[in-house]
Amino acid sequence: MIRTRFAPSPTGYLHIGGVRTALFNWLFARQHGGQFILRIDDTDAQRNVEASLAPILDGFRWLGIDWDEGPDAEGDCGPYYQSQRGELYREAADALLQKGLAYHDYARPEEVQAEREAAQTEKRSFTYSRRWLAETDADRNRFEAEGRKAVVRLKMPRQGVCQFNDLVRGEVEVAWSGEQDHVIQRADGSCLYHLASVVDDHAMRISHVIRAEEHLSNTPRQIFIAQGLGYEPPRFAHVPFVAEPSSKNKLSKRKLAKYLKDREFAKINQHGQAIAEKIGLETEADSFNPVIVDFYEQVGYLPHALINYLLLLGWSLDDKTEFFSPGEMLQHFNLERINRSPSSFDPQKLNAFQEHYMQQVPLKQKVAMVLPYLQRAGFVSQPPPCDVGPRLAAILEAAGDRIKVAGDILDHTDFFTDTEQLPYDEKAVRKRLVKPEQAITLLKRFREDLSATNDFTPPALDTLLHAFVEREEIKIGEIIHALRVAVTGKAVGFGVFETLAILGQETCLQRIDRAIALAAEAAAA
RNA sequence: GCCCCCUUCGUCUAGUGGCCCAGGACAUCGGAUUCUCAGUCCGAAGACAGGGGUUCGACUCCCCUAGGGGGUACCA
Repeated sequence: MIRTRFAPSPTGYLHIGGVRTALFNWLFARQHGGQFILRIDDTDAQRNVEASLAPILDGFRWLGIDWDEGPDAEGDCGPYYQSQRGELYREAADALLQKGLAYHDYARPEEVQAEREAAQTEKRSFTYSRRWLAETDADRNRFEAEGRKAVVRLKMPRQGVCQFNDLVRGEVEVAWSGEQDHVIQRADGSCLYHLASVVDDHAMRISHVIRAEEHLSNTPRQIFIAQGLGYEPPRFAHVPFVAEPSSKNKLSKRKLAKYLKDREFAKINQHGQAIAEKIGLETEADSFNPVIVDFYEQVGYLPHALINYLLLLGWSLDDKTEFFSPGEMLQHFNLERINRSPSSFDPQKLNAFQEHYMQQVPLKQKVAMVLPYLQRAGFVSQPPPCDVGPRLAAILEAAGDRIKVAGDILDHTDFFTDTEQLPYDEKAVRKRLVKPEQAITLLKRFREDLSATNDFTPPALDTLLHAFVEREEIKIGEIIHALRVAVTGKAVGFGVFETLAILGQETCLQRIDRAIALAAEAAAA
């Protein structure tokens, strides 16, 4: 049975790089009919683990990455919180001690540090002297009489090589002599990460450890622990980390300020912030930004777009295939084709995937995606009036590809605003209504046609305007832009005929009247 | 310092000795289309880190250098 795991710390947010690692684990397990386990790495136990974990679980749920065992999914390998598994780790430390593979060490931290620094100045690799190693009761008593406290250290081999086959990197060989006698248990009895991780992976029957490459150099000591405990070590696959936009540095949520200097990154951030503001979302810079999954959920991305983008960040099927349905991902994903070098996070390309998938979303579903944004921004009541569905469908149809993320609907709220309330863009009014000499005259004349017609459908309006243009012997550009500004307040927007039709005859006439008045005011000023 | 890993267009990548004077995608820049914007279509520009080998032949194999990254914690 293939079993993989992801072990997030309850930090309060789900990081892009973490999701990518989790995705690989999940895909690998699922395609083999295996299981995916979520284990909570809360050994630094802060008080409100639940609260800090919630956004992470929500993120996974949103993305459709489900887990067989973990929080809210009890299995027979629990508990799934490392803070509740201390007893297991202590037993393991004792077992290692018993076998002579670990020892009590009475060194003070600064004493080890001094040795380390000495090695560095002499430009040789550091090997602990084991001066404060205690294997007999006599030693222990002597050190304790000095007021020293013991930690448990691994007694690493000092010759030979550790060899393992990494599913991404291939054969890896490391000399044991370069490994340290790492501490696995503190004086207070609490245990450290490496021990915990090995014990849990074994207890949870993890078959494949797929994790970020910063753990590559931790692997030998984990193999040592596993073997010492008599475990069969899992298979390892070290995937390169996700790097910053246009750089090879590891992506980190701490360096947000730096990423914001990247123009494209800043643009996407700004776009999201604008949407968040309109829906009244409280945002904090360190938890709402394009490095955090929640950002994309809030702004209205499609989870599958993110997943597809992340899939291709460090993995590819061939030289052509870009789009993968969930089924295709499951079918084609493999560890062998994961790249060995880090790939940088490019939010622009993520957007390209989003736009592609957004174009495929059926109208009805788009309506459902967009509605909550209008409600949260106060343009549509909750529950919505019954005519909102068809109306929204018409708007979205007219919008075409202009709505790239669900929150973009908030750029087109002029359909929901009362005429008296409608904001008019000053520049647009000047350019399209005030400056062109004929604009107002033409608009007034075309208003007559509009009020006279009784067919307010886009094709009919199209015919109406073209007839007008012919009669007046003008070019269409001389009226159509003025018309758009008059009814929407803006210089850019959807097709004019669709816009008019959605607004309806009465509203159009009102808005034209208001625009004419406004233009007159502006001209007089 | 020491150990380990990585290095093809700006970015994601294809490429496992001849199919490659290097292919695709995003971005960029032109052009076409439409009432603006978005989109769509067509086109252009753009890379094998450097140096040595090996070979009839190297992006592909070996060595060195450089650059980048990770680890080196009583962090995870």
